[in-house]
Amino acid sequence: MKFIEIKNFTEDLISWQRAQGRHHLPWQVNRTAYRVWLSEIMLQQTQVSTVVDRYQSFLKRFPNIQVLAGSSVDDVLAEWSGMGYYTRARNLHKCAQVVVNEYDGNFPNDPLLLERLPGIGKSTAAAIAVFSYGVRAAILDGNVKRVLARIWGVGDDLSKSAAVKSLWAHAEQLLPNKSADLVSYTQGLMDFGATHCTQYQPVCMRLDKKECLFKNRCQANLSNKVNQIPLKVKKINVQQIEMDWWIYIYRGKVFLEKRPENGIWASLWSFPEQNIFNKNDAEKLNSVKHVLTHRHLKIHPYKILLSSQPKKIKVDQAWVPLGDALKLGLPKPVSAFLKSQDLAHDDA
DNA sequence: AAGACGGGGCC
DNA sequence: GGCCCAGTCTT
Repeated sequence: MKFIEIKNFTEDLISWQRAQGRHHLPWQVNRTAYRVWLSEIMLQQTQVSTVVDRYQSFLKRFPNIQVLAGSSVDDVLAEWSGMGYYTRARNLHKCAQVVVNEYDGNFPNDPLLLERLPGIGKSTAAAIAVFSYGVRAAILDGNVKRVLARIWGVGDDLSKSAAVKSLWAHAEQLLPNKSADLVSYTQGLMDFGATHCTQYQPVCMRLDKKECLFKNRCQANLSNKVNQIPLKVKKINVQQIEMDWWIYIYRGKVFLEKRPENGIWASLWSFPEQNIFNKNDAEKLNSVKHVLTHRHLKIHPYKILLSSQPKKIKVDQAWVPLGDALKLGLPKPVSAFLKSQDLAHDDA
């Protein structure tokens, strides 16, 4: 892919960011490496509006990397509960321990070293290096791919790794030379993609007075292809999945077990998917639908009020007081289900 | 190179 | 219903 020269792209983006970019997001003030790192992990595949509150809550619970490293992974998953992509939480915990044990609690500033840490890939490593240490490195997230692809008119299929690879090379070329500009530039790419060059209704397609500063240079705009860029051909294969939940209640406690370490909702607490106590007096409750990006779940809950508590249970199984269950690391549909039911009343 | 991995928001 | 979001890791 050949990239033409877009005049003054980098310097104009920097000026734009300083005048019209975002400057008051929680992780933009007091940019310590710990705060920057946490925000970058939370923001992976997750929108800013979702992260803001969860970020503040997480920082309150784990104010620094030593506290995080010294906590149990279960406590971290509990705080992460409902945010999805739970590998992020497990890697976050692992990464904190590595940084404390091998780096004396201080993140390295070299993007290549950062990239070796659990949960930190190329783009996140660059973001941490830029925002925490002012190191020169290029990011390439969803926003940046869209901005670069449109302005340079890249109509290639971005679900192909070759196309993304060429965008990476281009992103490196565009970096400003002055280190004092790195933060504004990097933040500018994100801000411009998130607020102007958006997926739906980018400013160039709106009827209001706002104008895109690149409208006369953007190849997608000049050729009327803004709606077709970026292009992704690959379709998500959505599986329809049916799942049973066996909800055992005994004296104000609910039986939960920890899910396997691999697969969906790994290491989170949930209801058994089989009738492990072999009871035949279950009440079938209304089924629950839960939509994930690549799976549509239809869940069939069966409720059983036990008259005695089974003696033998395994590790990673537990009778949890109903009032405490919501404090565990739970998948979204499990916490939603628990909140919607009055199980304590049934058991009275 | 392709799939797995959550949940929310927008069309 | 499909697609995307401050992506990374595994196969």
